[in-house]
Amino acid sequence: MGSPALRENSAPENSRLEILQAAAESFEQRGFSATSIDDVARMLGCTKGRIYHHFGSKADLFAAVFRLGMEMNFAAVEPLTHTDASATEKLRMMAEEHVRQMVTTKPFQRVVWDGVELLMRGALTPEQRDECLRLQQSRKRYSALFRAQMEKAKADGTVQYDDLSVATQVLFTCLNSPVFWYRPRIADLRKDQDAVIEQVVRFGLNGLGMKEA
Amino acid sequence: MGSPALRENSAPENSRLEILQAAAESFEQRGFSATSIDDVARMLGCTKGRIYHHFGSKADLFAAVFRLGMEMNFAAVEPLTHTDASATEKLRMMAEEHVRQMVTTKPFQRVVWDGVELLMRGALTPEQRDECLRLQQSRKRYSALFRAQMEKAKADGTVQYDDLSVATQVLFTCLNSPVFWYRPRIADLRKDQDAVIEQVVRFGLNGLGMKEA
DNA sequence: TTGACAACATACTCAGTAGTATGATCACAT
DNA sequence: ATGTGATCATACTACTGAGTATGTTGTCAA
Repeated sequence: MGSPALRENSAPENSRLEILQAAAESFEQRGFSATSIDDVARMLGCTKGRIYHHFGSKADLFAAVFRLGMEMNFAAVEPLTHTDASATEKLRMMAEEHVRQMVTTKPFQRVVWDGVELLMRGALTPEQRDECLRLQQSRKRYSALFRAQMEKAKADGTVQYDDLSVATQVLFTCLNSPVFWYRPRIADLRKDQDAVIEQVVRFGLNGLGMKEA
Repeated sequence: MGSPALRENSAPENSRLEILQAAAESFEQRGFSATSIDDVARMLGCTKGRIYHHFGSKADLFAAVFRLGMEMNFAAVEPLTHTDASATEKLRMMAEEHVRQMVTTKPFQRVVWDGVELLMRGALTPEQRDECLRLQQSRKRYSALFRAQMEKAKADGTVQYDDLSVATQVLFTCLNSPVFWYRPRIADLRKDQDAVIEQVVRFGLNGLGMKEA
């Protein structure tokens, strides 16, 4: 009773999340190297001390934002792969949820896009290097979720593509594109998001040669 | 005679181009802020003196790379708009040439992608600001070339999309995608490029709802 | 009460980098 | 031959920004 597990999401964890949020927005706006730790601190109205208390380095902070972004993607998409819909329907639902993530958690998803290549170049400690490899792996696992349904759908004859690797790259670039150009309208937020999501998904699935629903 | 105009592309201009080439590759690999002028100089086997002799600042160098990239795009695509093909056919040809630019001049096109937003944030002199606005304008003029054919093709009923702005953004993101993931194979270079170009173009046009040729 | 530790703020160090000032070399015109 | 300007290299300055060392405050357990 009164064990530490009961207040798992209290002040310290909230402080971490607040930092991650601010860091995501900073990285989104200025990119990794153009963002200074002081920038993030200023956005929070605090000093570097707070950030370096929770994160070991700038690269660690970036990696944490990346990891959280990927976790949100998995949480939204992975359950859909366990339903008993057709591969085509799964692909459509997965694409829709993926794009929804792009517009609802855009700062984090932009960091995921900028991604690991950025972290890989430059001097890294062995532990940081291992962490980067794990993050790369998680992204590969994520895209593999889509790849699997794409192959099944192709076998079913509902989509056509030549090279699977190229098709995956183009499809993801297409579905991810809102992280670059989407700006939420003040009014009609949900309706605006849904409209964008539907157009992007349609474009992507049409790109794969899928017939309209 | 022997006027200066006769030797327009002699040593000094070649030196400039050599710098632009190296700068493009550096910016492509590490991004704008992570690239130092010394990096570019090192790649050329020279020192900063040479670079600052030809370009006033790091931002000027970046802008020059951007400008050259856009010029190559216009040179490849703009002539096609003057042919007397159908809007659909024009769109196909323009997309093909555009993607060809992405794979053949990738470093420059990556800089064009990173683009002007990057330059706009941060302190700029009034002249630099004007130059940035001009570059933004040139990119808008370029996308307008495609937009025009998209509208005609929609009127012809050969493509379908809801919002023109969204469709343009997604289409361009799709056609530009090779700047992120394309890596030339050593052997069969031309054949490899053509295959990628064809798949990307097909994806993009299918995304617009265009029927297969 | 007190000691211990979490959660920061403050005040530094130090390496890297944009930009400059100046010197060296060479071509070329007069 | 000589001055002149273009084309660089060398040697600086000034500043930003990552990371650290240390001080301060609150909290909580014994």
